[in-house]
Amino acid sequence: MKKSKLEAAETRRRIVKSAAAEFRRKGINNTGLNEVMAAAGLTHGGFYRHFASKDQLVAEACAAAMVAAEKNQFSGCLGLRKVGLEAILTEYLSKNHRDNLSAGCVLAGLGSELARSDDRTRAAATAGFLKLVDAFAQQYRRTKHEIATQRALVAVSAMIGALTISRIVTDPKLSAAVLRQTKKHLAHM
Amino acid sequence: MKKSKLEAAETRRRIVKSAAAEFRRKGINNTGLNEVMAAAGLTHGGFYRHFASKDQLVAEACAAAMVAAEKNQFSGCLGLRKVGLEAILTEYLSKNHRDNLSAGCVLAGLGSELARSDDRTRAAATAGFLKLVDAFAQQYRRTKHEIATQRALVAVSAMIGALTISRIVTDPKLSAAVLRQTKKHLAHM
DNA sequence: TGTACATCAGTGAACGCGCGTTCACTGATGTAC
DNA sequence: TGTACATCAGTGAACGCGCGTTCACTGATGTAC
Repeated sequence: MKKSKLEAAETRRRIVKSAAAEFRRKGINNTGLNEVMAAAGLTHGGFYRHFASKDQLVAEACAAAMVAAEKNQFSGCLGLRKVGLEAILTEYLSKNHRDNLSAGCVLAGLGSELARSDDRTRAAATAGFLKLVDAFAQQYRRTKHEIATQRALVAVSAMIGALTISRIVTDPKLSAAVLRQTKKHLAHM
Repeated sequence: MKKSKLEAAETRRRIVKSAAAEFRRKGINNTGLNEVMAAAGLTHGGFYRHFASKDQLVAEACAAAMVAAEKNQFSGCLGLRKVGLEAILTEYLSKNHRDNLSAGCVLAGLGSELARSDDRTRAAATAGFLKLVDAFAQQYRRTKHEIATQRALVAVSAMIGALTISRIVTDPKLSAAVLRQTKKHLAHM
């Protein structure tokens, strides 16, 4: 049943992609490798032909999800295609993003789990965070680069916090208010 | 070996307190009931004399930690004793709070896990969040109550996001910058 | 107030399940001649 | 170009461990008379 090198590489990519979605949907610790492999259309036994451990997959899935976010592959995460501060805020702080865990921002979806992850995973998250900060900073035209970056640091952190809270809170009105007020505030920052 | 009702009630409180600390330190999913019971100085077998399930303990521990935060039992969490917006921000966004997971704010420490928890736990988190928002809103003197609450909603979310990011990030300078810039921004909000 | 019995907090062993990891095996792919 | 052999992606079963939960038991507490 050996597959060609091309197919194997494609399989590997599929596993990482499935993992990125499943981890975000159910949390890293609550997602078994069998679930990830099943989501990729495989049995769990073949996992170790591609990865040395679950930790390695976590790091790669996290990195891949951040790259996807940067490319705005899905509207749920911080996007560059729709240009403009307003558009980014509207997208990121939307109910759609809030309710679409599996395709949303990794930093918000896995935040507290990432804080306890190993160095490789946290390094991937850090790199992704910086990319988002840079992208956001570019929205502040006519602002000195350094100042823009400082503002973006605050804004992106605030967005992540607001999205996280909006997912925790049991009152739909409160959840919506957190998103709305944060958007409003960051738009005039 | 039966203990008096008074002792039993005290034991129960001790279990909840240990759970609140252990969950925050290692995450809910990574903390076993045996660890919680050991931290409370007990063997794990007696757990079900006090609680129906781990989920129930999670909800109670979360509620207890939020009450403790409200009372400013520990400096790591949003405090009312030291009055003033500046003092609250300095405390919450400190390196000390960042590095003291087990006594810190539940919403930042367990954020993404809470978002996937059951209704009871999320309701406890919601109640705690609202208490923090109210406390924060009171710092905006000479501001209409409604406006103050809206601002506080944003500020508390932003604080939680910043603290979470500061714990994820691998670069110490970046971590400090997130805390510093967020504090600076919220102080002039 | 004292005695006999029921209650039940806490112990320690056990159960059952899920999950990360390993392994023997299969058969298509890739390679050496 | 064809043939023989080595490689290795993927399968499915198994292992071992940890964890949530249960249970028989102990002996101090609480209660009924």
